[in-house]
Amino acid sequence: MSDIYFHNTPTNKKETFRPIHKGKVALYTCGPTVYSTPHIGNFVAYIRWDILVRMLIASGFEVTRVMNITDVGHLASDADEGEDKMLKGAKREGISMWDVAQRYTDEFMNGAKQLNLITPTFITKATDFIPEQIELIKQLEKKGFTYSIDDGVYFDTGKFPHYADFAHLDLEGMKAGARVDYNNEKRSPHDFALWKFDKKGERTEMVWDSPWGRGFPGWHLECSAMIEAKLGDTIDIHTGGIDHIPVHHTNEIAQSEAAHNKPLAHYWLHTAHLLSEGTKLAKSLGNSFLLQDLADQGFSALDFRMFVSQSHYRTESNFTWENLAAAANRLRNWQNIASLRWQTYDTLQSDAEKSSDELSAAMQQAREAILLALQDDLESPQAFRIIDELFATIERTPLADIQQTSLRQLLETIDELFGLQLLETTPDVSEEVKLLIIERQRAREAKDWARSDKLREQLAHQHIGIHDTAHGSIWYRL
RNA sequence: GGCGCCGUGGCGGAGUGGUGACGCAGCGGUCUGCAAAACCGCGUACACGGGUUCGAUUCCCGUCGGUGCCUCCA
Repeated sequence: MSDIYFHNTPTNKKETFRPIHKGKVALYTCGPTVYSTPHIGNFVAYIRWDILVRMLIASGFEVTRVMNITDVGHLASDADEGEDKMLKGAKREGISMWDVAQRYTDEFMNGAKQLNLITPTFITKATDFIPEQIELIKQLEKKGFTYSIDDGVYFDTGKFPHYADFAHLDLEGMKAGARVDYNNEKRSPHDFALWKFDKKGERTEMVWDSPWGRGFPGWHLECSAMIEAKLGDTIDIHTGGIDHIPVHHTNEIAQSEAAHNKPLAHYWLHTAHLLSEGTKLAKSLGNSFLLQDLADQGFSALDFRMFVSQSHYRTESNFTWENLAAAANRLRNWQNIASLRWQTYDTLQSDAEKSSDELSAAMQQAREAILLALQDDLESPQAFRIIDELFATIERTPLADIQQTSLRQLLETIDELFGLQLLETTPDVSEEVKLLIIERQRAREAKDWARSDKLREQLAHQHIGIHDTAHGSIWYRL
């Protein structure tokens, strides 16, 4: 098996992947915060990590993957102010915080299904791991990494010398230009809450008892606790959005490594954000579209998946309707190739014949090359180039010279790695349609053009297009 | 204010110190009874200025522009 390479955030270099246990990968993906309907930008990361998982599986790894659901309500800002997002959602919709979490967890999972994302081995809710989170704080307290102030228990970043290393932070510079007023009881503006007190006793739900007082866990704690609980002290790969680097993952590392004295993860992969119409997605700009908005414009979730997959995960890409339409067309062209498998046969029987078939050999070679491209830091654009070039060759090959099994296997590989459901979305045509095609063929042979055209029209009504070649007619879906 | 990332043809999007990946769109033509989402062909692209070099889109410096994080937002 060939090596796998990842661009590792802490070293900012491409490194050879070496799993902790041979043939196995422990992977953690920072999941969604469930207080509103996920927009297309949110889903980008999960599409990218889905390709990561598919590549690892195709490379022969047994992947154990955990993704969290952040369902604990947190305050809207680091300063002890702002309204809790879950609480706000609950008030807005007149339901409980638990119902808010459930509603948007369901919406996320529904979107994930539409996008054909592989379900992680474990999907863990922060609220299901409160005792583990409390236990982790106890460990940190025992080692002297915590202190309590008026509104909560904090992690003392001054006690963790490597705090700035991961994100290459300039702590002094950040302090000087900070946009936020920090709680000045904190020893350092970078210190973060491990446990927040419900000071005024106003929280009636999502509040728990702890040795330090009634309240709820800090914002970064859940990931550390769930990784420890489900995957162990050190994992192979940790993924997240680029925004997680300076705060969330920096704090996660501080907590976990202070508690365990071991590296939290060997490889950190971060995906760039999606821009929409040239700028950051924001509700106020009206550009944070939902999958439903795409559907309203006639685009499927798979069209969006295609759009995302054709760029590299560390490149910032720009969503526009025009770009989405281009991706949708590309997917349509791929589906037309996939439809060809119903119109071809295996004419070569012996292995010798098969291996001497140039196109079959090219398809076999492409299957390997596509995987190789993904093994090189998820170079999906390169993989797509290989696919496009091969598809172009297939298109100009007479149907009779395309081996059905070779084509089907190629499509299977592409589906396995990219989840575009080329096979599922291109079923065979009905017997009725097949008869119409044969009838039209006969009409053409009899030079009965009026009848032939009428049949073509009839087929178009059934969303079937026809392409006549010197070697016969090819159908495709309209 | 600090720390980043990025600027490639109409739109996306790779890549490279020295013959313009790939996709979408467009144009011209071909095949065809007609058609086609079929085939063939078509683009003087690498923000600007300077430097290094025989030679830079590719390396270095600067400028301008865009964008991100520092507010759990992927």
